[in-house]
Amino acid sequence: MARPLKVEDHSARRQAILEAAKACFARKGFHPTTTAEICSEAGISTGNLFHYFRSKKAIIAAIVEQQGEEAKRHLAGLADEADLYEALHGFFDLVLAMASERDFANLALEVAAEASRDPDIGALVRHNDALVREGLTVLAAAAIERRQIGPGLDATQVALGIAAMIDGLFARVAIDPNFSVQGQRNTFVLMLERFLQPKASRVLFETPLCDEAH
Amino acid sequence: MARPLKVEDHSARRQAILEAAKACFARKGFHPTTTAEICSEAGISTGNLFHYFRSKKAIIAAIVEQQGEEAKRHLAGLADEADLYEALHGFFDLVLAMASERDFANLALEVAAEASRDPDIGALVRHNDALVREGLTVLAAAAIERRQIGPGLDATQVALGIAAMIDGLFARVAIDPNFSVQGQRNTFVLMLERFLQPKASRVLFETPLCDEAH
Amino acid sequence: MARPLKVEDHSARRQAILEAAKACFARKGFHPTTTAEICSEAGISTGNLFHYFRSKKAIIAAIVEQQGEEAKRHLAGLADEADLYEALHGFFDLVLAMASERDFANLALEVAAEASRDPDIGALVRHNDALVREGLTVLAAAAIERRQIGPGLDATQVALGIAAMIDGLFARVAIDPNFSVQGQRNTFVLMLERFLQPKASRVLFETPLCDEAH
Amino acid sequence: MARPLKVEDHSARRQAILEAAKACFARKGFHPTTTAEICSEAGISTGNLFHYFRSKKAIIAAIVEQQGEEAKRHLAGLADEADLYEALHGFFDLVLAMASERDFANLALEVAAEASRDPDIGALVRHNDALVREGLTVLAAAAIERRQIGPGLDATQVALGIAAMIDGLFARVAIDPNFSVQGQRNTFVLMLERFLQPKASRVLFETPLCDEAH
DNA sequence: TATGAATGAGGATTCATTCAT
DNA sequence: GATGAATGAATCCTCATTCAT
Repeated sequence: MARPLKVEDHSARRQAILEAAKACFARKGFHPTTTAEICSEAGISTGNLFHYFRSKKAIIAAIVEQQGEEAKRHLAGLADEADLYEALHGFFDLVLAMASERDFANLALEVAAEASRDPDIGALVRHNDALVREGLTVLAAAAIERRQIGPGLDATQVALGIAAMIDGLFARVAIDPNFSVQGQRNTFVLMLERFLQPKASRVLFETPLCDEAH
Repeated sequence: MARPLKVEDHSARRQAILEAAKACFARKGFHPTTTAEICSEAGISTGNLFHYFRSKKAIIAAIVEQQGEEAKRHLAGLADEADLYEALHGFFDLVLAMASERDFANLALEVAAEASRDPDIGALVRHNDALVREGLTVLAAAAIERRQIGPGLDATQVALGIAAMIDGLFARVAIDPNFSVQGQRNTFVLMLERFLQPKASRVLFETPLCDEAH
Repeated sequence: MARPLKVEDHSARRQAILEAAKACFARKGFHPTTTAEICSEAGISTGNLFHYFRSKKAIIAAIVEQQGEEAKRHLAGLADEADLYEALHGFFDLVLAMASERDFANLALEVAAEASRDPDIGALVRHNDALVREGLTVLAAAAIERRQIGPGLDATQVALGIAAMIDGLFARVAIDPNFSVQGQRNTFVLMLERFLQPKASRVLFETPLCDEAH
Repeated sequence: MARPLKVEDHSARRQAILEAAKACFARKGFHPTTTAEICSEAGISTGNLFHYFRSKKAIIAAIVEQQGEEAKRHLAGLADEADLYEALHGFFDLVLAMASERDFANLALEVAAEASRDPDIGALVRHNDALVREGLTVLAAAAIERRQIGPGLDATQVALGIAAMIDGLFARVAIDPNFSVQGQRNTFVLMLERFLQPKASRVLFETPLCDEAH
């Protein structure tokens, strides 16, 4: 173990440490997790961690940054959809899938908590958050223009509402261990659809919005 | 320096410590806050705190318990409303008011994070959460029976949806320092109303759900 | 051990820690000495030290500051002498006495070394050094004016020379374990007297400066 | 990557490491300097250092040994002088020149400090010191015998006095950043000449020792 | 009860040294 | 020989908690 690690190897090791840290943070939270635990989870020695990350805080920063990259990637993939309501719906589905992993939800909560106390982490998280909301806003604006979602909301409100639903979803997973994303998927999808009121909701058939009005 | 404090004095001091702790936790989080900081904020000596709370953890437990009491009180007040949709709406309004205090939202986030790592705190938080959802479920069930909210949702789904919206709201406050509860109140109310589809939504007048259908 | 320590007690404890630290630093140097060693030497627990000193560095800073106070006190006592050459001589004698304690000399060396790497300590040491040289300069100037020391030197030179002799003396003690201050006292006194050329040197009788001139 | 280096290459690299280490030690001191810093300064990898020196301590040992060699060489060159007072004076001049490099003085201080805590380094330093004092003693003895320096001092005292002056000089450089060896050269030369009282001091003409006696 | 000094386990981080390549 | 990743003991400092007064 001496020749300079090939770049892939270095990244792979770094990523392995990040995965170990994510597991630990999801389990115990950022502050209560010791660097020794992360090292042990990653199968490396206590000192070696610091070849890959300047500090414990740098680990959480890297995690947040990766989450940002991932979010960017996901959003980028949606812009090409013809039906932008479907695009928003697709994003929401994606998030529902991610939220089904309890570790992922716990980590999200932990990151949010850390963001509210450490200004540097806070800046990163807010950056990601702004990124997602901007992405959603762009989609929403186009959807509104094409009348693919109902009236009564401007693009910013749509983005905010979806963001809040997503946060709420993660919170439910993190707080309630009996909560099952799959079991409650319909409730959240319904909440989204009723909020956005697309011309033709997938759920509409079962729950017509205006049936009683007749 | 030996006279037993009168009960009120004892409770008052205890409550003062709780308030101090809440302020600190909202500011820095549970783990990074030291007991010394809490004592300093409460204007007592470091040792004295432990006459009122067995441990640091007992403080957060007491905070969570008080939040539970408060939630119970709020919910109890709603059962008498004639229009149960209005009752649900009123609860939501109450929460919106609480969420406008950033400290309160930060504390909620912190409590949630701690709950996800400490099983004892977790149990208390889940207890509170169950309490609130049960309260909401009862209200929702009655509202559904009286057809005060629209069809397509069962009582549990209503409760879950409202809980998620509330969590989402708190998350927005905690994450985004530019977020203004008052400024975005409409978006959240709209989300609630579209979700519940009451016969006559307060917002409906301005943004009729089915206007285009005619 | 709980009532606030009386101020004397606090100072006494603080001083005890300083003495312990001085002993350790003299023995092993500043960096190689662990705070645990200091605590053990002082008979306190590892954490308690930090009630008295913010950091390890603060300990050395306090030591240097005390040395400054002491120097000031010594110099102040000399200004009243009628014969200012005697005053300078007296100061030198004082230093000779201090230098006979090997620990003292080792500590001085250690402080000087630390000063050359830590700018904060450096500033303190230079402040003390300036203090001493100023004190010596004032004495020297008066002595020169009264012709109590010989011509050929200005006051600054006198001060510098004495300071260098003192440093050299300490260095000798610290470096050479066979060196005995008492045994070599005469050499140093002679060096001083020949340097200052007072009208009547105490050593002159045995070692007339100009005997060969006759 | 396996060919044995030619001897010169090996020594050259070794010497390069020593120079790098000296620069680092002068800057930061022995303990605070990391082997990684030395390697970086020397332009080699962290592991490679240990092919040339068994340990970090071995580096300082080598530095001290080289200083000893150098001192020996300098002293050897002086024995041939006809006027042994001039020889002593020349040695002092040499030292004045070396002391003008602040790095050199810092290193000397650092070495002295390390010697006082590490017995092995201490032994080496004391060996060098003895060497120099012996060299000086021999010169002084011859000078006394030839009456090239004044009476009142035996050879050992002369050696000790010169050694102390040199130490004092180095200490002045290391402690006082405003101190200029060139600016204060005269003071130190005067101290030496008055101490040794040669028949014809270079400085004597300007500052006759016995002018007042007439 | 109130005080705050004392305790000491624990945690992040550093760094000399090793060793596989 | 050269490399630099890996090791893990060691260090400074923090902090919840105790307890003598």
